[in-house]
Amino acid sequence: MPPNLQPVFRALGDPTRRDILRMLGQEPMTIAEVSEHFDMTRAAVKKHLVMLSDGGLIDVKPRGREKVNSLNAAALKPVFDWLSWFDKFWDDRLDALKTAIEKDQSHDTGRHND
Amino acid sequence: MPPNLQPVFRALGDPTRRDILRMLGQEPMTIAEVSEHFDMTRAAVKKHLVMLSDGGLIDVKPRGREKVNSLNAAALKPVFDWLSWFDKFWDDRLDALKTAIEKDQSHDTGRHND
DNA sequence: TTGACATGATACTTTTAGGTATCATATAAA
DNA sequence: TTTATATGATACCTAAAAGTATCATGTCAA
Repeated sequence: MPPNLQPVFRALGDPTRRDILRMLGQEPMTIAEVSEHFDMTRAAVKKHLVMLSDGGLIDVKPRGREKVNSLNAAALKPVFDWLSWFDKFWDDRLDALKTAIEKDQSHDTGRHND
Repeated sequence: MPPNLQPVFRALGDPTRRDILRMLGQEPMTIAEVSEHFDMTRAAVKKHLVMLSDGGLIDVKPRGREKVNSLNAAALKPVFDWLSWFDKFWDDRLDALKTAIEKDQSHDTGRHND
């Protein structure tokens, strides 16, 4: 039931793709715009974008003849959760904060303010 | 001098290695013990352990003719920091908590580079 | 000291990743 | 409509990952 982590971790395993995520965190971009930032062909960038999309890390939306890629940061949460399992090995204050976060996420659906 | 994230993300990109990390989170194990949990040869498991070691995610310590592998969870912190950059896309309370954590960790210079 | 055993090291195979080059298609613009 | 352009798709190349099999080495134990 939990989303399959593998495509997400695999997508994060490449530095170009991590850079792309950061870039899209600044603003949505077309494939051509993303490609301008890298010393590789558009086709290569496109492959990276497909992998990012496979991991659910980006949303792709057509705009005329273009495709606009935007960050879907929510797909990173499962990774964050996976990492949180190891918090018990870190320091106590950090652990306390992370526990609070986890509890916070446990009633994640339809959240509203008290 | 921020640690190079790539070996860490690469190590996390394989499901077998992620499983190994959790196993070692329970207790340190020899190579043979780790291998018992997987349907592959000891040599294959050994390769995974080398990659985990390359990422600094495990410590390997000789004990007689054995090698004991133990989790080094601290090596996951940079990943956590990298992910934290995206918190601004999550909800506000979570962002506040994570900001606190980052401030808590602000000893190490130069986060957010890769 | 001999043998058993845990690990190291190497060579080999197969699959996947990352990349290029090229051509096809759909849309915008003239 | 014609042409330019943004993207899609395919074939291909190279390198790295993931795995096996095999043999060497170091250490414990009888």
